[in-house]
Amino acid sequence: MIPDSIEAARRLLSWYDRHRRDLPWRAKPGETADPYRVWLSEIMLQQTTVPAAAPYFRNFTERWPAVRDLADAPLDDLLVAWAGLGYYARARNLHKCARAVVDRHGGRFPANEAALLELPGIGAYTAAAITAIAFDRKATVVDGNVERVIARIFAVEEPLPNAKPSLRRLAATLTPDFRPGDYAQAMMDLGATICTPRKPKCMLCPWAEYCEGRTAGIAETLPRKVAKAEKPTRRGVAYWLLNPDGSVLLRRRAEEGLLGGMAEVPSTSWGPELPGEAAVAAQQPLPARWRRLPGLVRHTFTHFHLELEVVAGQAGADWRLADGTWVPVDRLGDHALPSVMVKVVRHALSHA
DNA sequence: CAAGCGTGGTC
DNA sequence: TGACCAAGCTT
Repeated sequence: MIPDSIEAARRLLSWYDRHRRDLPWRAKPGETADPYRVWLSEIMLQQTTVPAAAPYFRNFTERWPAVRDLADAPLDDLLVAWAGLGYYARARNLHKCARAVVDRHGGRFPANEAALLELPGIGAYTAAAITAIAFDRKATVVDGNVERVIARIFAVEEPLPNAKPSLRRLAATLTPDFRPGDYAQAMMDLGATICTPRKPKCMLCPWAEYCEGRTAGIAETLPRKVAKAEKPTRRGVAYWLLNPDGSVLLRRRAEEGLLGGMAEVPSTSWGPELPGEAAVAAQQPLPARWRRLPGLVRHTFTHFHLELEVVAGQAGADWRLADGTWVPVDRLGDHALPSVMVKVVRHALSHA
């Protein structure tokens, strides 16, 4: 158990000072944090690893150095820049949030949790993180790392997500009044580098002697989680359609839902079974003779597996009638293609 | 409020 | 190699 939460916080901060990681969005010691950069990094890091987010962060801050720049940019420019990072609602909310900060707050992020929570794309975790890291005000930051650290320190055996309220309460009892920003980052760094999901490095942990999970020999098994449902497989056929200029037909997906607002190679609907010839003909973007390309494009989303067969066709004189945009192959990079569609494009180019 | 929402890395 | 995982939010 933790006999003295102030002493525990001091120990964690001492460890943090010695092992602070140099990350692209992190202010150097003594520097003042930029709320815009803190916000942008926190949105990018939602359910996303540091190595995946880092190049996107560099690109965004170079193109849009301040929140006003982001607010003034067209949404489509953000979507193209976000393509490949996933969870595209984040990019749409990023734009909404930038506009809200400009319109409602004069271009400055509000310095309190409640006001931050009102902004699009900012939930409990992100509001607390910005409060602590950008403004150095006390806030209890609870992300997946913190949940793991707290579950182990207090040997919480109740499975997630039920345990969330308890873990939050326990985390709050440890949050000190001093160095709020450093403490928040220290907790997350501890989870990311020492108190890792597998093979935690307890020998290096500044809190090892407090850790009830370690004492009980169950630290590595925590936090417990309820088993997730198995992912179903959905199947469809994608249409690789060229016009007489050699341009490819792309469409824009609906603004809401899966891959909302992103570009796609047109396809049949995705169902349990691969669509037959009749369905392929019924849903084709233009009448064409379709040639089946060998192999399948496989992709896994959060909640289902996808298998796409790709068919190639040549549009005739009526190609202008197609619903969508004709894009020269060497300009496909200008469009907001999610990773699954990049796979389809690569598949088509290598087999067609 | 459970379910929907991406992707690339890891073991 | 397939399941699991990562600095969650929205509806």
